[in-house]
Formats: sequence, C-alpha cells, structure tokens
Amino acid sequence: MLPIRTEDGVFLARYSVEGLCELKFPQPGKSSPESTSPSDVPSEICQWHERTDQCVQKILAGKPPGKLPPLDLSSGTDFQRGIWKAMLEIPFGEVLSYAQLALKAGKPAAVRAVGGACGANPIPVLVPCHRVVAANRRIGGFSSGLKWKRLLLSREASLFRLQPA
DNA sequence: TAAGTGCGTCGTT
DNA sequence: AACGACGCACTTA
Repeated sequence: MLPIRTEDGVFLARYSVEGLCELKFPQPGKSSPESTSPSDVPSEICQWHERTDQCVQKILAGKPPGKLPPLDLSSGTDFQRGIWKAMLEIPFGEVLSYAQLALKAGKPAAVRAVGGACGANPIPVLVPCHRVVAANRRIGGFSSGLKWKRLLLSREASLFRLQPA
C-alpha cells in the first residue's frame, strides 16, 4: 500500500498490474502499515501513483482531478462495474440521485442495488461515489463515514445544494 | 414539517 | 431467504 499524504490524513493506494485497484481513506488509529519501500515498486506503478496522488490532492483542494491513473475495477461484478463506470461520468461538482444513476446505467428499477454497488466501490474519491445522493436532495449514506461524504461534497461546492440535516 | 410504516424492486451473500 | 448508502405513498403528530 502506497501512502498519499494530505491535510486530511494519509490515504492508502494499492495497485495491480492493471492499475489502481483500491483506495482507502485515512484510518485514525492505524499508523501507516506497509509503506512498501519505493525501490521495490515498478516504475510504471510509481507513475500511476503520482497521478493518483495528484488527483486526490486536487479533489481535496476543490479542483477537478484532471487525468486519472488506469483503474482496475475487475474486482466487481458486471452490475457493479456498470454502475461504477456510470459514476465516472458524473462531472466534478455535480450530483446524481441513486435513482438517476440507476437510470443512467440502464437499470431503472435497480435503485436499491445501486446503493449496494456504491458501497462496494473499491476506489472512492476517484470513482466519485460521494456524488451519488438520495432523492429530495438529501445526502444519503456513505459506508466510509458520512463525514467524508460531506467533506468531499463541500470541497466540490456541491453541499449547499443539498437539504440540510 | 418531521417522523414513522409499508411495500416494490433487485443484486449480492 | 435475508438484507441494503433507495424511493414513493401515506399516516400521525
């Protein structure tokens, strides 16, 4: 796991031969586990990681992420990959409801299952599951903690559009 | 308005 | 068969 140091804590990124396959939010208690020594990391992955780092920093700073690193979403089912792919098309600073995302992904009735797919997203922040909110402009849930969802949305200046509380 | 109930719907375990 | 990061209709206070 390679660290990404930010004002908001240390994110951890993991890579496969395909690309970025997992991104974890800062964990309060855990001191950075295996910071794999950089010399062991293939140069290709180093380059991907620089990109990942840059994207995370930008989003946290309230700016669009720019070019994403290659993403390895192979851990998901076909359904989940379809939802994640649709999520990637939500522009920075905008939000969609679970129902709208279900529609966009061609599964208009799978609204509830879409919530499950969001929760199974292995690459939060870059695959913007935080831009998926409940109907009636309510915020909805977030498995990594609502505080993160609120933080990300506020950095994207989208929070004011949501219903308070 | 706010809070609570019930049910449809469907992918995942 | 049971369980959701849902949505909608509807009832009560």
